[in-house]
Amino acid sequence: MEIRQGSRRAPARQGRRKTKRPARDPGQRRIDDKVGTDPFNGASRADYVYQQIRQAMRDGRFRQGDRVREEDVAQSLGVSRTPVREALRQLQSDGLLDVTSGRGLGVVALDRSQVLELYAMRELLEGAAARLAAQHATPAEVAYMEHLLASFRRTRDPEQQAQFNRALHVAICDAAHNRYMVQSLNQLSDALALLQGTTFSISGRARTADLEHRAIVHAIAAGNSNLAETAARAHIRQAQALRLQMLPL
Amino acid sequence: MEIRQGSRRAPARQGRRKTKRPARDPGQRRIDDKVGTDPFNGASRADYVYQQIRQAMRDGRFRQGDRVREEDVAQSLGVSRTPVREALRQLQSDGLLDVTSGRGLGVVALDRSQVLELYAMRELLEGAAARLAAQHATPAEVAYMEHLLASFRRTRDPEQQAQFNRALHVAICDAAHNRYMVQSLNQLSDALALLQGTTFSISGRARTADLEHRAIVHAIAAGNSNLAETAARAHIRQAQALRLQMLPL
DNA sequence: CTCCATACAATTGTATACAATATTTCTCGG
DNA sequence: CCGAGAAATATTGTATACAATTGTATGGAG
Repeated sequence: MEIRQGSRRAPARQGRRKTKRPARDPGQRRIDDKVGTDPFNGASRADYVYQQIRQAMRDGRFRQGDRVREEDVAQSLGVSRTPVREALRQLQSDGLLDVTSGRGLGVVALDRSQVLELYAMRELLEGAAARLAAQHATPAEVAYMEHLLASFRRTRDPEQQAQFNRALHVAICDAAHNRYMVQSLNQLSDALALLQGTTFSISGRARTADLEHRAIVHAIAAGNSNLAETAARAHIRQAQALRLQMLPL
Repeated sequence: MEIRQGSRRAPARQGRRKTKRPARDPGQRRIDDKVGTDPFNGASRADYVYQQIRQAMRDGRFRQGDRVREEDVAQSLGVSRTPVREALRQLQSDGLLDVTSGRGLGVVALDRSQVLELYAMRELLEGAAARLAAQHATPAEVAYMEHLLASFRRTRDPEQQAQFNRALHVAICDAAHNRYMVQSLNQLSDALALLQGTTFSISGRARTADLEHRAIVHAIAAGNSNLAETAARAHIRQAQALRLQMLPL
């Protein structure tokens, strides 16, 4: 039991959520049922479901246009439909799911025009983020960006490159120190994750992307905001051009 | 010191068995049967709750920092907790609610730095929207903007002015023809709605805002994207300056 | 053979019951 | 009177049952 100090109201003690909620009746099946272990890692089931589905989308286990049925998700994750519905609604609000033909939800399918709009926004926001980062980034943040650059250069696997790439973009965005910027870019990022594959599988892309990244980080490190923005926008335009080539049809 | 009226034993839900769903005979369905039967206007209860809460926030019936309890909302809107929870989760994902001390949700309270970040993003996005609108707006869209300008000029009530103002900004954003832009700006707009009052209550603001609006729309009509962006950014900066003066403390 | 109506099945929407936990209140020994 | 623990309470989290709606197959009339 926690010690409650005097008259102060308990401060946000929200982290430990230790849900051993199930109170399983003997009828419930969960094979790896170790006592006291929390399969949901401390989060609510709804949060868990939400994360799992996003992960599945990123991994390509859910693809564009796939139907998503509540009961299926519930069963495959071992929870009831209630938290699934909550997660689904959130995903819907994120723009990752939508109502397909009157009944039921499906993973959003991006058409060409949406991809164009997505990249237009991304160019705008990443450009602005780089500009702000050039003004506000701390030395530690710049150092981290450089670390990511190095990691990127060190790997050859397109998947991993994509991951370092994402981390770098997040780092730049964070360095802008504007939480609404972070939120908006995350949203775009999620939507783009619906597109299969990565542009780094295109021969030579990793190399040019690295050069572009270095230009951006260099400008940020130098505090040159105009250059940072220009470089970031150019980088996104390159990515867009390649992505469009990769689109089917 | 809060006096809890309900200090009697557990609320003990008595069978609120009144299923609001009419339970019709399967064979008797008529088309116009819905009129009058459905207090939710065709939407799901969750959607209804979502809209109602947003409206309440815009109207100032929910203020920053207010606690939001599921049961209260459910009762006051005449639905069960299930759809309320779904709506609440969506609002949470929109950034309008957040988890307050450990338990329960509350309306997000914006501090000064958040307001600054909000306006920084807004300047960026509204500027970009105006630029895009200058490139892509159809004549009908421009005509609608001009109609809104006229309506704005015709009214004296700050609340109504704020509404026309809002409509105009939405119109410009729509004319950018980018759904992610719309989504992001809506989000900012919702967050800003948490601030009480309107800058139009400041003497003379309606007049200057009108001039600024006209400059923006004029630039859009003329297809001058640079000017449109500049004018829009200047307009937001003005609004920001006034808003900051209105903030408490 | 096509078209419409109807029955049926699949799936979502909502309410409620219940479990778990955070917070408040209460009690009691210093 | 104060603080620590314990009971009470308030409130959220989850599961489940059932209602309603929509998609789909089937069968009959033209």
